[in-house]
Amino acid sequence: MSIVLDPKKNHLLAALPESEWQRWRPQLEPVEMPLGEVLSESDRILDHVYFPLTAIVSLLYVMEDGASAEIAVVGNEGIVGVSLFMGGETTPSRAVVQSAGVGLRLKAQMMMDEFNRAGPVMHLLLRYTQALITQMVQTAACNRHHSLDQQLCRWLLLSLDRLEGSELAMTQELIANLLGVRREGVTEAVLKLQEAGLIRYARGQITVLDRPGLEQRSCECYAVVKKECDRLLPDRLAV
Amino acid sequence: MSIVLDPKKNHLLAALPESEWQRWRPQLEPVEMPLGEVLSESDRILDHVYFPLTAIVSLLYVMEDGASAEIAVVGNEGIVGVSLFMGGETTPSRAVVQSAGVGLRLKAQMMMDEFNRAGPVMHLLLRYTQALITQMVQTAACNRHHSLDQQLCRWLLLSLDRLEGSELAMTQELIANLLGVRREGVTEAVLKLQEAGLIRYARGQITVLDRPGLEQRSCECYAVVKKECDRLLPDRLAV
DNA sequence: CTCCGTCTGTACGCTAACGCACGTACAGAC
DNA sequence: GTCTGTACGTGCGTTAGCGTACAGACGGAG
Repeated sequence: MSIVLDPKKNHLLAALPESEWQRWRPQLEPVEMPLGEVLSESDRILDHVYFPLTAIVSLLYVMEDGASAEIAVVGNEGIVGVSLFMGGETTPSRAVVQSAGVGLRLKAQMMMDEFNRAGPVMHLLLRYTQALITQMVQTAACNRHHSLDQQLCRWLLLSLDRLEGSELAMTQELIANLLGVRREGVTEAVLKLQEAGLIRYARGQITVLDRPGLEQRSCECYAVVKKECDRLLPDRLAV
Repeated sequence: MSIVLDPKKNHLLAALPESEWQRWRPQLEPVEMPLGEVLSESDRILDHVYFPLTAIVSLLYVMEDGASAEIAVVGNEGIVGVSLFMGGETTPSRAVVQSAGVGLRLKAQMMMDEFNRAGPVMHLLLRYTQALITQMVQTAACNRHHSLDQQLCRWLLLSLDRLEGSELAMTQELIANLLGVRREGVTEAVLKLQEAGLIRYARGQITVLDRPGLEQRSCECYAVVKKECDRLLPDRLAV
C-alpha cells in the first residue's frame, strides 16, 4: 500500500521557500509510523530525520532502571532529530511513536547539507529547536511543581494540538509510562476528568468533550508552550 | 576597581579560532557578576550575551505563583543567552547569578553578526546549545524520578565542576529555591551528607570533602550531563 | 458463545516531601 | 557585652504519589 499524503501538513515543510521545496520534494520519503516504533535510539547516530504528518512522536529519557519520562512531544509542527544539525549527531534520549500515523523522512546527509547552506532553512530549524527547548524547560518545571491531574491535562492538550479531531488512542498504561507515573494514578486522574464531563474514556480511546475545561484545569505550562510555539513558528516563513 | 582576568578561562572563548579571537577581544567587556543579579528576564529581549569566567549562572523557570525551578546551570564552559542566536530573541526563563564572580559580555548585535557568519563559531555555539539541552532533559527526568538527596548531590557536583577549589558559598535557602524544594528538606539532605563525611556545612559555606563519595550518591543524571559536555565541547575547537 | 488476554477500577499500607511553627546559634553592629 | 538578624535545626500533622494485590469488564479469537 502506498501512502497518500499532503507533505504540506507538516508546518516546517509548509514554511519552506519555493526553491528549497522543489529541491527537497523528490528526496522526501513517505513512511508509516506505527505505534511504539523507535525512530532514534539513545546515543545512536541517526540516518534520517523525520517530519511527522499525522503521527505524534515522544522524546523520552529512559533511566538506567528502566523508568522513563517524556521530555517533549513532536507532531506535524516539527522534526525529529534536531541533534543532527545541532552538531552532536547523537543525544541521550529516545524518540518513540506515541500516536500512529504517517510522516516523511529525509536522509541525514541531505539534512546536514541543507542546514549548512545557512539560509532560511537553518533559521527555521533553529527557531523550531528553540520551541522544543521551551517544551523541555516547561516539562522540567512541571515535573517539579504540578500535580498529576494538571500534568495530564497539559499532556492531553499538547497531544490534541498535534492531531485532527478530538480523539486520542492511548491506553492508560501508555500514558503513565510517558508521564513517568503509575498507571493507577492515571486511572484516578482520568476518572476525575470524566466525572467533570471533560473527556470520555473507553478502553484506550479518549474523546475530548470540553477543551476549554481542560485548559482551565491544566497548569500554566501548556499555555506557555503553546504561546512560544505560535510565536516562534509562524505559518509562513518570513524570508 | 578594574577587573583583572583571563578571558581564556571561558572554554568557548578559549576554543575560538585565532582570527575570530582577535576580532572579539576588543569587544568583550569585563563585568562583575554579583550574587542574585538577573542577567536576563523572562520574555525580555537581551542586549548582551554573557561568558562567565568565575561566576555560575542558573537558568530558572519562575512560575506564576512565584515558585521556581532550576533548568540548567551555566559556568565557564558556556554562554548565557542562547535564545539570541537561536532566533527567538527571548525565552520564558530567567538567568540569575547563583555564585558571584566575573565574566565577559558581548553586545547582542555583535553576537548575531558573528553567529551569522555561519563558520566555526556557529558550530561551536550550536554544540554548546546541545549540551545545554542535555542538561535540561536530564533535569526534567531527574525532577520526575530522583530523590531530593540524589538531586542535591547532582547539583553540588555540577556547581563544583564550574568552580575552582572545593568551596561553595550558598545558603540552604538559596539551594532550596534553585532546586524548587523546601528549605527544611535541604537541611535534612545536607545533614545526611555531612554525617557521611562527604561535605562540611557552616553558615552558607559548603566544603566538599569527598567528591567520589558524592558521585556515588548522586543519580546517573550528573554523569550523563558530564559525559555529554565533554563529548560535545572539546577543549580546543577542531577546525 | 465462550474463553482469555488486555485494560480498567479499587483498596490499603507506605514513604517522601510539604506546610507550618518553633527553637537555636552564630556573626557582625553598636 | 549585648543586641539583632540571618541561617540553621527540629518536630508534627498532612498529602500526593508509590508498590502491591486483586477484581471486574470488555472485546476479539476460536
